[in-house]
Amino acid sequence: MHAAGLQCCMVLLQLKWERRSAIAGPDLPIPNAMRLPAILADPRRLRRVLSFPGAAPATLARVHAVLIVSASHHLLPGLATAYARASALDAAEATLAIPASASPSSIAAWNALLSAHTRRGAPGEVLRVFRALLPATRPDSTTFTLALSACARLENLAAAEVIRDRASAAGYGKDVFVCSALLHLYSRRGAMDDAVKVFEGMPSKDRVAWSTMVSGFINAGRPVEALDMYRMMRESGVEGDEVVMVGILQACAAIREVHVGASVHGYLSRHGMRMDVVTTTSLVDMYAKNGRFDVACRLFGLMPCKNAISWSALISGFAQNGRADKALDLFREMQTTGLQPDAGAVVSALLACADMGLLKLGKSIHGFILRRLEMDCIRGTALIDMYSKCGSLVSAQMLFNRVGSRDLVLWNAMIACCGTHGRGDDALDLFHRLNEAGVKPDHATFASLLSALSHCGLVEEGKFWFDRMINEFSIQPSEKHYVCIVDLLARSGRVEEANDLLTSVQTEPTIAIWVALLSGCLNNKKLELGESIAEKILQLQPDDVGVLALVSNLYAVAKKWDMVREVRKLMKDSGSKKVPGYSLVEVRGTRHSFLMEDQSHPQYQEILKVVAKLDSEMRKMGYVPKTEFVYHDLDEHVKEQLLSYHSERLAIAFALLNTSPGTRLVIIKNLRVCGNCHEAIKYISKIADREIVVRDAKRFHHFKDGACSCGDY
DNA sequence: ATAGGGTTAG
Repeated sequence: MHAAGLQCCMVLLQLKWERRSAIAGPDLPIPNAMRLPAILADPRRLRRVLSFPGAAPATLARVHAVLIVSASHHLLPGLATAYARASALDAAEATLAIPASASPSSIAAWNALLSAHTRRGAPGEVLRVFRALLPATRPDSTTFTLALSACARLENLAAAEVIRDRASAAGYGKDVFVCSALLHLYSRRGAMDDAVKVFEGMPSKDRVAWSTMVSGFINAGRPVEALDMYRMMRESGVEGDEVVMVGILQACAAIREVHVGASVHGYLSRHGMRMDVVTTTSLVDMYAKNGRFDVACRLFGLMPCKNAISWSALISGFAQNGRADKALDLFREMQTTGLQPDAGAVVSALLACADMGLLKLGKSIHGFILRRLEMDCIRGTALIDMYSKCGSLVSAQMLFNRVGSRDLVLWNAMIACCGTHGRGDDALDLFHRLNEAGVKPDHATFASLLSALSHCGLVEEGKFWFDRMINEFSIQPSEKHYVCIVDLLARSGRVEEANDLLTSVQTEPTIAIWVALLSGCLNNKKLELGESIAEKILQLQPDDVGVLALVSNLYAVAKKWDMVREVRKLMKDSGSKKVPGYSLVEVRGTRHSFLMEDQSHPQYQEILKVVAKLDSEMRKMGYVPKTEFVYHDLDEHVKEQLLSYHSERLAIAFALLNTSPGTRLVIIKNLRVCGNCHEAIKYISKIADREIVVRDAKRFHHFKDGACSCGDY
């Protein structure tokens, strides 16, 4: 007994020293006097020891010894709580596990332990401890809430249901905290119907419950309902805070509601809300996704501390809005600040590489992912897409075969890749493998598959799978699918059949669907039907130059020169929507861009010479320029010259000047390659002994030895 | 003494 008293004195001294050294620093000498009275008989003082904040585990171990020796079991839960606060979780659990410490009040100690495991990010431990406490004591609201929150993190629905039923039985079925944890669990799994059921059953809904519903709808890809939730929250008299606002900003980013987003921005400022990294990043993201780069960049520049996610948000904004150049500039700048790009930044950079055909940079990012991050479905899909769009079908296939687990989006990307590279049979093969793997195809799978089949002339297969998509897979065809099936039929000359299909459908065809049909009419010289389709397209008032060009070409072939003039005028007037045709080529790791008749390039004179030399050699081999679509009122010689100055021809000539024979050239064009250039490049591939890959707005054309592997033009 | 928030692929 005397020994224990001595221990206790030492403990108190130790505690005082710990507190003083926390203030004064570690150099404080340890006091050696132990003249304090024995406190063993005074439970209040012992309690004070236990509630001492910041006590070291070693000190608590000495208290522990005292409690055991003095048989003060009623103080064991308090000791366990102190252990848990001091991060000595094993000791806390061991203390609680002995039967002597079981008491109705011990639940607070168990909760402290669960809470410590939660803070450490160990939800599995939370569940294990929860199961261990059950025989010892009755869980309360805090216990159930922590356990359910752990289930949400583990996405363990089965465990959650057991806990939910126990909570109900214990009378916590309507508890705000318990219900909020349940809401979070359901919304994480995308089970919003279940979440709504719980939410509607809640007698009182606080801000957290509402905001859980808001972010639940966001995560489920239902931004409109998220905004509805917010509206209802305000109507019920609950004020929003910054967490709710982050959800609203995500909704605004998703549905391009920049005005609502800006008003949220104003609301945050007016109410003096904390503009932390998360809130500001959401604002930057919302503005950038909506193309308001000025505001996004200003806010970003003003951020006192930015993390990888803030950078990623801005980079992705640029990458997704056709500003690949700026996205890559920022990607580089991010690295100079010493931040390692995270998954988000890397994927956005890959998107930008794909956009501009920057294979070298894309490959180096692939290396970075393998070295510093790890491969997952999202990264893998972005890489496959990058390789595909940079013309490397083989690299895309190799990567696809190496990825360990494949989700639907990854399969879809690979099927689309085969399609754009003219491999309809491979796309079909992948589709079968996908089904065998037990993955359920969706609308995007069928869109890619049908498009692949259509470009390879696999008409019967296309029709077969279009029907099965509707009848066996219960997927209602969307505009995209109609475009594919019409294109499939019309491309192979079955324009009447395609037209009949459209008349049998209740919904009114869109411009894109008519365009597929018209393009088939033009290629197969079905001018009568073509003119009626052209009329329908003009009635829909298209403002896309490509569409108008197609209509104009149809009229040109039909020799309806009045209509040609009229449509040309429309093309001129469509003004702002006009995107100039350009081609990009990567030569020795640097990209070069060319516009039609572009004279700004330093090597322009040499390029012209190459173009002219190629032209004359091609003619000797039998090439005849097709000038039927060019303005009818121009001189024939000028028409031919206009054709040879198309941007893809300039880009190829430039690449020939700067590479040696046998090199593979990849040209990226933003619009469709015209039929004439397509023909000309076949000849060029033979004359220059180059494999030439051209990616246009739709797909790839592989030219080699005077032939094109996508011979459906 | 417990519940809710930001970027990324087809």
